[in-house]
Amino acid sequence: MRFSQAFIPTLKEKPAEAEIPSHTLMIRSGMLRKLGSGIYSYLPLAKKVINYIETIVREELNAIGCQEILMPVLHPRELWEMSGRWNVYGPELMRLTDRHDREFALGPTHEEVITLIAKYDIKSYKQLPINLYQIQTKFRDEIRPRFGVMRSREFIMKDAYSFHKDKKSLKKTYDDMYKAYSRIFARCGLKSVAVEADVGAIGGSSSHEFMVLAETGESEVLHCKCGYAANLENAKITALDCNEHEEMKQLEKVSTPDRKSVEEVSAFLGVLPKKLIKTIVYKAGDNFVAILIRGDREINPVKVANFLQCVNLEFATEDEIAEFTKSTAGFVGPVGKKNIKIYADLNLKGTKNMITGVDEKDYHYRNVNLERDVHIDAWQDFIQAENGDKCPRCGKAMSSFRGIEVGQIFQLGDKYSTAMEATYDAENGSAVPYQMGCYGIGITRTMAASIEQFHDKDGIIWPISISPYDVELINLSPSDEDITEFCDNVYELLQDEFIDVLYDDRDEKAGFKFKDADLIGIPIHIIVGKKNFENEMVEIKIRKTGEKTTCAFDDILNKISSLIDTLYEEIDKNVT
RNA sequence: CGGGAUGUAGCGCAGCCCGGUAGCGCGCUUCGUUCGGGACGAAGAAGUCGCCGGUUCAAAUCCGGCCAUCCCGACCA
Repeated sequence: MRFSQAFIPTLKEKPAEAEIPSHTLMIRSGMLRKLGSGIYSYLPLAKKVINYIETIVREELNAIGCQEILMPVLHPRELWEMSGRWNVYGPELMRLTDRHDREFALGPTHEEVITLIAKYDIKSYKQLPINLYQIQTKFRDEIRPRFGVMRSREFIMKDAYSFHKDKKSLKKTYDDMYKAYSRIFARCGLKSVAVEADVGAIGGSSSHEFMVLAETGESEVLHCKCGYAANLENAKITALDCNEHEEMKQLEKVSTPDRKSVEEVSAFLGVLPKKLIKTIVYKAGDNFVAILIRGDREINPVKVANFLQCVNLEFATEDEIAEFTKSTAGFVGPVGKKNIKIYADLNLKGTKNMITGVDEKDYHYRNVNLERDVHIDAWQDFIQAENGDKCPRCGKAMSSFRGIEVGQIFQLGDKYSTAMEATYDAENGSAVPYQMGCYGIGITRTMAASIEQFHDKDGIIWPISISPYDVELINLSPSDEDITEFCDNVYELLQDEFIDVLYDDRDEKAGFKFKDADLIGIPIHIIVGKKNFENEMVEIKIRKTGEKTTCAFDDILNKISSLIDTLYEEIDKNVT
């Protein structure tokens, strides 16, 4: 493509709307334009990247026996009522009404549609397993779209769904998909990690998220050298140190005037925050529960919600605390409490002589021993893991990193097939709901994640496997007929070898073209200028390293081919 | 939805407090000079000042309402 003919509207200045590098650079490099909050147009450079990512995805999925289909974006309300999700999915479901007042959703995901397809056309165990996927625009009415295409309301997603006669077959496909996903992100040139993820309300037995490592990632991940990695909200906690060897002392009520917070109380009583027990009152549906955790730790609401099997978990208000627990916010305590369920974090088991509220303003108890003084309805892991916590597998300290979630895989089980009465006939003739798996990759988010992972102060650095072009050919002297004729020939030569070239033939100054080339981030630049031309040489620059070498005219094709091979080899060595 | 901010030419911004002529930089068009890291000069095109209403002789500017966008939070099967 000649740059003079290409639609690549680059910008010199940082757009006001963008905050993070990928968003800024996609706009500046002429890839992306905004239509509304969380709604974007993808211009030619972006579309080419999307195509390359999609091609890798298709190749890897087809290789493990997946088949591509295309399902509707528009979903009738009745379909979503079959699964019960018309009401459950909530305001994130983009809804609309047609001229006949019939209601529809714009598909945020396609479990319902695919399950319906299976229900009618996959009738025998002989047809199983089967794995179907599509690449399509998805709609989610995000409460707050953010960071360009990172969290947008309309985005391109690959979604796959597998159907099985039993869990064993599901597990096999799940493992195949896990490997395929690892290969896909590696082939895209990205450093990614699979982490244990929360299955949450979707149910099922197992789920992994694939995270691309990047400082600006929205998710925090804890990982261990032994290979364990988990989303922070899902990371299990192993035993924290506790003071179990102390002798139990007599319960003692002490005055703590106006000291409410852990910091205030621990400072006032001269003890470490971990000697305190926080009593947190939640409203779970119509019930109130108290959760006890150590004073120096934060509660993990995801763990609480999963334990309680509750979708709408909220903190109790001060008024609700007063009414339903007969207590005072800031001084709530578990001792003697009988009217609500009390659940304690596992790390409190065995602790001795702790400090809690008294349910009375301005007083706390010293020397609370939960097993002696409180009726605990259940012990459970409730707290948020932190950097430095011990690995639940090997016990060594874990460290944290930030990442961007680019894919997630689930073993769904029979949740949707049962809800929608989608069954196959087994060997013995009985109708059995399918075991299902579902598997997503955010295509447009993967593109943004690549930029987050690979950029510098000058612009984007594309991995060659998803770069919009392999090579940018820069003619520094477009007014010079000899040089221009030479560049035209190089352009032809490379194209004849199926090397995808962006040819900057514009009548602009050298600096202008260099800036644009660095911004756009094509991995290899061929620079043709007067001085080198007189010596029958061109300059070759590697965008990633900034390294520049010269190359004789005769050697250009060889040199470029071998550079491209090298760049691919660097990527392929990480593909397992 | 709570908190904060912004809306003026394609982009980035000033002007608003203190009402009266709409301005700067980039980009765009034309011409000339320049030509290896976002050149210079000259000429030019381009704006219902987010929308609606109010106050006023007069509103980008003051007042009210609405809309949109961005950031923090809640949220993210």
